[in-house]
Amino acid sequence: MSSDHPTPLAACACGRLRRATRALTQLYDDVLAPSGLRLTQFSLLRTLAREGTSRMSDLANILLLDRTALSRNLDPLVLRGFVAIVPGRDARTREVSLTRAGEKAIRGAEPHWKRAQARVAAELGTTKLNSLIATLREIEALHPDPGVREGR
Amino acid sequence: MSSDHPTPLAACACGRLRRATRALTQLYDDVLAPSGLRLTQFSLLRTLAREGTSRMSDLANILLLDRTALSRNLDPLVLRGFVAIVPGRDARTREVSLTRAGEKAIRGAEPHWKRAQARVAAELGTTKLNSLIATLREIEALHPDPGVREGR
DNA sequence: GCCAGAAAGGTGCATATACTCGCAATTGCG
DNA sequence: CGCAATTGCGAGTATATGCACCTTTCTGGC
Repeated sequence: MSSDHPTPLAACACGRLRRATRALTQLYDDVLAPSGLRLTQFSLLRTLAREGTSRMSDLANILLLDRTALSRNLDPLVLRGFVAIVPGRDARTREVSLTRAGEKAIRGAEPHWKRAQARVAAELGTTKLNSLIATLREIEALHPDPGVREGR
Repeated sequence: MSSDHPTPLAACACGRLRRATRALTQLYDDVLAPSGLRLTQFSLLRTLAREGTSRMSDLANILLLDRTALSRNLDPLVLRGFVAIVPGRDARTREVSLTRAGEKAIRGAEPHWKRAQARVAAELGTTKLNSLIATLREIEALHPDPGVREGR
């Protein structure tokens, strides 16, 4: 069936990736639902926990996320008191930090998240999952540095 | 370095996938820019070309995309005349079809898209790309059927 | 010390995505 | 046939994402 694929170019790599992302996000969101967090929010909080208080743009770079998108993704988390944003020393910057409530939210969501992770690991097997992660890392490396795009 | 990963559970599979998707979408959107189409739009048109005129919900199922999201994704394409939506025989349904202009738009964007595909293939290598696609297919299979979620 | 340019963010706008609720057409059963 | 349940969509709302443009602040020459 798939033996007549000399090149994989018939399938759009990006379309495939996006479709799979929709599917997986759905799964995680479903499993995380009881925690009141979406995957993106949980992910954001977790990154913040790992990185510690960070400037807006730094966080955006780590997440390969547009600066302004990050800003808006933080909104509901700030509203719910999971995240605090204060001006940095350099008055141009904003420091994003995790609050106690934010840490608590992570702890509350973690068991659900682990269930989702386990389900995926069980479905794909550790080997495939590991090589997937590795490949995704390579894909992330293709991210064009903003500012390089127009600057040529 | 990665030898101390007994389980890959330290990394969130979904977060990784989403981050990589942002990166890759950016790459494709950049390359597709001269065509005036975004990757999502190109992808949608292409799927429509492959499937032929389809009902809204069928198309959404194929794309693993929420019905209402598809509807809104079609809006700009309808506005630009690339896609036409007409009522089906069953008056509840809507038939989505590709117009001549839509076919032309695909042809115009295809060379750019191929460049993006080639770039990814060159970067990852055919083997990894193929196994990525295969794994993504498995992930897509995890998509929870809407209506099964609440119905239990 | 002053100003030109760089750097960090925000706002407005457009698209992408999903859920809830509600309406209209259809279908199935008595 | 008549109506209840089902089905296919749309609209409203909320989040996710990125771009263009603007404001504020900082930095480097001079």
